[in-house]
Amino acid sequence: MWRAYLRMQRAIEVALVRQLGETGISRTDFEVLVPLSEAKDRSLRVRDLASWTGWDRSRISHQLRRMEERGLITREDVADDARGTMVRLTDKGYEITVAAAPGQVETVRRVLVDLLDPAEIDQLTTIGERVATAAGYANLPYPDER
Amino acid sequence: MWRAYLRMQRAIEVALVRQLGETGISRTDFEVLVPLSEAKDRSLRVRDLASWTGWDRSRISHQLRRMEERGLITREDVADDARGTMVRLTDKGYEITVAAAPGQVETVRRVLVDLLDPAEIDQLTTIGERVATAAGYANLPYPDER
DNA sequence: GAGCTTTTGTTGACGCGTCAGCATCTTGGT
DNA sequence: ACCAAGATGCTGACGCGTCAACAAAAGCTC
Repeated sequence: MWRAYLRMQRAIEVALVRQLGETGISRTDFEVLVPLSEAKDRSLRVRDLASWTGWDRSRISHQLRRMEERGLITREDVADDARGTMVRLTDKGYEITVAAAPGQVETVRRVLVDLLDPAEIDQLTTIGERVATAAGYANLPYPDER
Repeated sequence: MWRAYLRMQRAIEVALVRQLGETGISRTDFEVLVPLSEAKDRSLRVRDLASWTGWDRSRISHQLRRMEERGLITREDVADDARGTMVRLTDKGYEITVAAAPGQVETVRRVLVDLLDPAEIDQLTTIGERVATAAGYANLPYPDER
């Protein structure tokens, strides 16, 4: 089972990366772009991006610096908290995101969901939630749900 | 299901890394050390290590350089093929490996296997193999099995 | 065997991720 | 008001992983 799990994991990861190949963004970029594209004003505080992605502040900061250099996002000060930084998606960043998103969803469907029958989808959901919960991973990586 | 899968994957990865924390080696090191520790003379060609791990030659080479600097392995020429390089586990490398291995196995058991009943283990195996196979990942990441 | 192709392994450059440390600001207790 | 404690974000250093390029040796074809 462990071997099967490892191969499945690698297969899915490779498929997702490959699909993103020609879009000009990486899987890591995508993790930041998606919450931004869905957020009000296409902008979020760095803090919220961190809890959304589950990354630490340092990683977020480095990632944002690189994305800012590429013109995907901008950074501005937060009005009511002088410590904070607002991250805003540029038009370019937004366009790239909406262009890339369907492909990622389609890939998950193609390499995973479509291969499973409804019972198996339930099984994988059950297993995944139990394993994550037992390890202390709450059901909610998203800010709104905390 | 997708969210559950992602959280499970992260939970397992974090648990494996954490368990390795005090052993002085990384999860990546471990992937190289295990096949070496099981191989005849505790040595393998770089080529075979590459197919075992599924990495490309460049990554293997960088990894081996760093592991050699830390005294975990040594490199020698291959007798019958002047292009090849034999990688040999040092005593230090072997001791670290056998010291760390049980903990990794135990972790997989604790965070995954022990949480599932026999039917679920079969389910995850079935799903994993189907997904990996459909994506073109043969059933065999190991040299002997190719 | 000359000449081309393939295999094998290494290297340098560069982006990524983690860690430790830092500066700044806010909050809570007194 | 003050001061310690916490929150927020950034940076530099360093190890890791990928990519392109390279060198050397086998293998293959004629």
